[in-house]
Amino acid sequence: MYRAVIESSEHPTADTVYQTVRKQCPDISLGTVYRNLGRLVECGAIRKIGVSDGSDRFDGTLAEHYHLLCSGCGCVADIQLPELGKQIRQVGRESGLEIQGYELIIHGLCKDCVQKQIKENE
Amino acid sequence: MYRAVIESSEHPTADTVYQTVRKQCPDISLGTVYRNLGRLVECGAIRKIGVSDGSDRFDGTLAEHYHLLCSGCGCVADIQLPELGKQIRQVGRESGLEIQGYELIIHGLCKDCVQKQIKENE
DNA sequence: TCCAAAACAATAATGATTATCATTTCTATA
DNA sequence: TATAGAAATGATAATCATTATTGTTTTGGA
Repeated sequence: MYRAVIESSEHPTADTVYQTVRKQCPDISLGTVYRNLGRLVECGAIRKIGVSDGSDRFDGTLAEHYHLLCSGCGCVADIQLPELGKQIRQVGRESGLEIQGYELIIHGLCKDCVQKQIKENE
Repeated sequence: MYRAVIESSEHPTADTVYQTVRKQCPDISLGTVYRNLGRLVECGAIRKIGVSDGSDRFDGTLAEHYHLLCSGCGCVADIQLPELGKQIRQVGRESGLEIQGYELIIHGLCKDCVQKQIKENE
């Protein structure tokens, strides 16, 4: 039920999920959304993207990938970096660390905003 | 003045800096610490490490490196991943993005906590 | 049907950070 | 040296996302 919401939308924040779900269940509370999103994260159905300077976002795509947070339009774009996980695990092995997880957030402009900027400068 | 504090300590939070500076200037306010740390970040003298599930931390080392946030003792260890910046810039070029910055936080156990764990299991 | 456990809505609490505002401290120039 | 204007500061309030609490409602099994 929530899963559909999350997988359909693009990296929504808890509040965005709340607004969406409210269309179907107008009496749902924000606390319930947080609680259930937390549960879905806990059981591995979705993933939480911790953005340090903003609200956390949720992602239904479990395959390894990273995120670009666009400072132009605020969207979150997927980024493929197939070697990163391998590299981090290797550093962990070499340095005697235990890697439990990692999050990479790239800040910048998405493809559309870059295009927009180019047009403005013409 | 602040710089010394920051460079001496190990990735302190704003509050840690506040506690440290208070020993010299007992009347300084937390707001001033935040303000001046922000200024130092703005002019590039130090760097802010945005930890999504906790307080931000500040780092006087400007050379490219990343961080492991230890879930055992709460310390922050430096991690070298010399290829990461290059890879991100390459992806940016290939995908038509403008990269403005990026932050990688690794969660896990530091060397000491791994050792501690091994001893406990003996 | 009944009862315990789980889920819920509403709201309060928390914690880090930022904004506000009145006051103090610099700074440069006459 | 005096002084006006700018910048910095301390104290405190405000903000924002998230979590905790509490009392009520729903649910599923005996």
